[in-house]
Amino acid sequence: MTISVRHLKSHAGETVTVRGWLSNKRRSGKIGFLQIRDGSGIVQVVVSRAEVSEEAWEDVKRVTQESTVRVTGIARADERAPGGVEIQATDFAVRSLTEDYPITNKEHGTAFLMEHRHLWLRSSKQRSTLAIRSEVCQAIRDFFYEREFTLVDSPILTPTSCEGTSTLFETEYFGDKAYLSQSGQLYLEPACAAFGKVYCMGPTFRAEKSKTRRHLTEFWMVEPEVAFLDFEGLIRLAEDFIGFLAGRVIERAATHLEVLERDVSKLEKITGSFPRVTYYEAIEILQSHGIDIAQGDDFGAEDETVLANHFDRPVFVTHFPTDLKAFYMQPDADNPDTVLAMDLLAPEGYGEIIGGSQRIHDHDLLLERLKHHELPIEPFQWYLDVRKYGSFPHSGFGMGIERFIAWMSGAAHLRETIPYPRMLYKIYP
RNA sequence: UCCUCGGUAGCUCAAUGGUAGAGCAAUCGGCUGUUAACCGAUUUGUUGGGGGUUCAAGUCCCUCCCGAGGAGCCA
Repeated sequence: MTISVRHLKSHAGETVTVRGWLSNKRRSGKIGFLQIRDGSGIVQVVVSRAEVSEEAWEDVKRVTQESTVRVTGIARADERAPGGVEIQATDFAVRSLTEDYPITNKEHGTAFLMEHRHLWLRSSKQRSTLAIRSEVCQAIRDFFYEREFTLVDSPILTPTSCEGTSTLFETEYFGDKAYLSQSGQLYLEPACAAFGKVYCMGPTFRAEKSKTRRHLTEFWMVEPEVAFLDFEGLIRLAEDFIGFLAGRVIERAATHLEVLERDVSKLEKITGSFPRVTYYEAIEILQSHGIDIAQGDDFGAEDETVLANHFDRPVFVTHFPTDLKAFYMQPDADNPDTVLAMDLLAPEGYGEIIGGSQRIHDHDLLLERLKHHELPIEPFQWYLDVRKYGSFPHSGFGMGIERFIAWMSGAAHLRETIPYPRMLYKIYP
């Protein structure tokens, strides 16, 4: 019976067949140890020369790393085997022989691995990181489904920008210009009036010439938007969301966290409510750490790290000066120079994970803000309509999925948290 | 876009301006419990491209290309 390595433990004592790829081989004159990966896991296969056909032993001798193989044998527990279970082979065959596989079990540089991203995916740490990505995406869907949100996918091709055109990828659209979406938010707000609680999750694109470990030109965002949700409710939603996702990762991706040697105690702190500071207080905290920053300045990457490490937990920064934030954010009634916006900063240098706000629901105020930002009114007419036909207070946020996965998995660079990263000047493979 | 560092064998890296080398991989041989197995042998080069200085350049200078890290901007 052909089975997955993942389920091998429940087949101890049975004769099983496994198909997969050879990840490593150690061989002597009369016994061979083959590590076989089938996608669900890796198992050690022991082949004794005396117990298999001449043909099978010849295949053991000639098999190379990453060749496709098929093995039949008896599954059995053995503490000498990596994983605790191994297969004592009765038959072994090479199905497709690999020659000159570029990635060895020794060290490689980043540039070389990125050129071979399509093969690098087979490596254990890459598989664990991307398995965590899969768990995170599933958890996101479950979180919103359980809370009765409706999935509303926003378009990738858009006629206008959300916040200026300098960071947009431009493309041709039947003779007109179109841009790749950098956020689904503007499209979610009208959908709120149809469904109340909505979210979208998909790729977004930013043509920023950023070249750091925290940037991709194509990255995924999940963005909830909720009608009649105020700023306080928004922060609670974000707390619940992050706590739920972290809990899921700890619960369902434990073996992957182990492969990645992630310090799980850091992740276990991501629960309950998170500390909050206003922008004003955040600047004072930074100044108390000796950082040269003034009220009114925006945070740099280092500033975010210092702030989050100050609390050793994710921290909300709220009530930013109006000038630092986007045109659609609702002013604070108590201090009209600030907006009801929040950023969630992750510890350990993973930076801004979430950005969100209560949105302006007053038509005339939004119109005034558009003009103040020198944005054209015509392309935003449909967006203004949300305030014209049954306006309602509403709030939402966006979370960068890769940044969250990097935080969970302990990845040093976002490029390892997405199967095929797109970065400044890099689009191969 | 700017700053810093780098580009030598398939990979990771050495090499006072003076004969280009090691480990790993690969190939062949040995080994019945290996854990990135081990032991022996063999093969591997337009030193990123172009120009210059010099008796002599991987090494120094100029220039271009490519890569890595960071800044700004952002999620």
